[in-house]
Amino acid sequence: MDTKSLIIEQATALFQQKGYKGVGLTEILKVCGITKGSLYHHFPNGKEELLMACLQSMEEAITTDTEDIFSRYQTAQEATQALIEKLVTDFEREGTITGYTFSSIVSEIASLNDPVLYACSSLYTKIEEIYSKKLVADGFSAEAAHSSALLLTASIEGGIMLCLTKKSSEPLKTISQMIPKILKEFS
Amino acid sequence: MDTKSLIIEQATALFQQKGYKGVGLTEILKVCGITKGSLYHHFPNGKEELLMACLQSMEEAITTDTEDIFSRYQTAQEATQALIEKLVTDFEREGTITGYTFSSIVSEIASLNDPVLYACSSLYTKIEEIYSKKLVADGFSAEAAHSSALLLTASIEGGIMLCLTKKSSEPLKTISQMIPKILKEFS
DNA sequence: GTCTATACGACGATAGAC
DNA sequence: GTCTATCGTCGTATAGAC
Repeated sequence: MDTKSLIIEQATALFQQKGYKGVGLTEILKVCGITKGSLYHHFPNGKEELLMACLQSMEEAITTDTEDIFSRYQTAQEATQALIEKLVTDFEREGTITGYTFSSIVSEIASLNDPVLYACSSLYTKIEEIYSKKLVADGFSAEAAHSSALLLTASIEGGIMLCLTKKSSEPLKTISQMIPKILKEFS
Repeated sequence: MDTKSLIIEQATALFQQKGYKGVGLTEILKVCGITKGSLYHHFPNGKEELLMACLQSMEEAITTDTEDIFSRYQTAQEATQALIEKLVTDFEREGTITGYTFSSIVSEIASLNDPVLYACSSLYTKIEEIYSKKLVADGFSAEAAHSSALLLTASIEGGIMLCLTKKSSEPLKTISQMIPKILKEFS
């Protein structure tokens, strides 16, 4: 793989685990086995340009993976539960969750600039749209689909934080069991 | 107010907005109008000791406020919706949410030490217990109360992140509208 | 209890050799 | 395209005067 892609890949994982401020360039260089000269050749505007590239990479990865899962299951409920199951498996194997989440970056909101914030915002919206689209296909009204998609997004992101904090996969598992209830239409 | 309490109060707000790594001691000193000598007198072990004090302060504040709200409403549903309404009001007035959340600290998980992680974990558990207790009083089984409390905690924490990222109070408002659905017993 | 002065390492970033 | 060397700033922390 080319150096630029390697940097983006490694930096993305580190940013997801420790946040933007929490990762120094030195740490990124170390895991990549390169030096500053190389990094600044590929990202002349430094760390912030690298972050934007990582966010774009996350957007592609998350969108692709999620759409892939959603295309393999008939209903939004099954797809969402499969998605959570994947998160749980990853967490139990690696002790951390690197795909599907970027809360560590978003959480530093007060120190982030607008382009970064906008990228995060549009990524959340994109995820919600995938849920929403499937829910409409399931027969939900546009409004109900929107609300449910938002709740799913929020509870999964919150569930990931609970799992990481408690060092247990139980929160996400419990949330998965609650999905049918969340997605049951009002009678 | 005494200096130590002032430092804790100001530092807590800053940590909640920017995360632990995102806030420098200099910034804390500035908003407090003090100097290093004073800070290190009150917190001889430096920034980490201050963080632990802030977490304890958050635990007291969040527990007190939440229990206060929950004592003023008959059902968990009403209480939770009132709590979210308060978050929304705060957010619309100040453009940020400083109480009720500590996701910015939790998000840096990979760089935090165990005592900090344990403090965060026990705080989440405490919040869940307040919800859970009220739900049991509402007639929920212990298991259903536990699951619902966890979902409420996760979706509110996730909802706060969505609001901050999108610079809109709509996510929390939508989640509030979904609460009745979440708390409806299986038939 | 609060101040000033200072140590020293880590940070992001740049210049120039190869 | 990658390296080494170096800069200036900011980070946390300490020592000692008042």
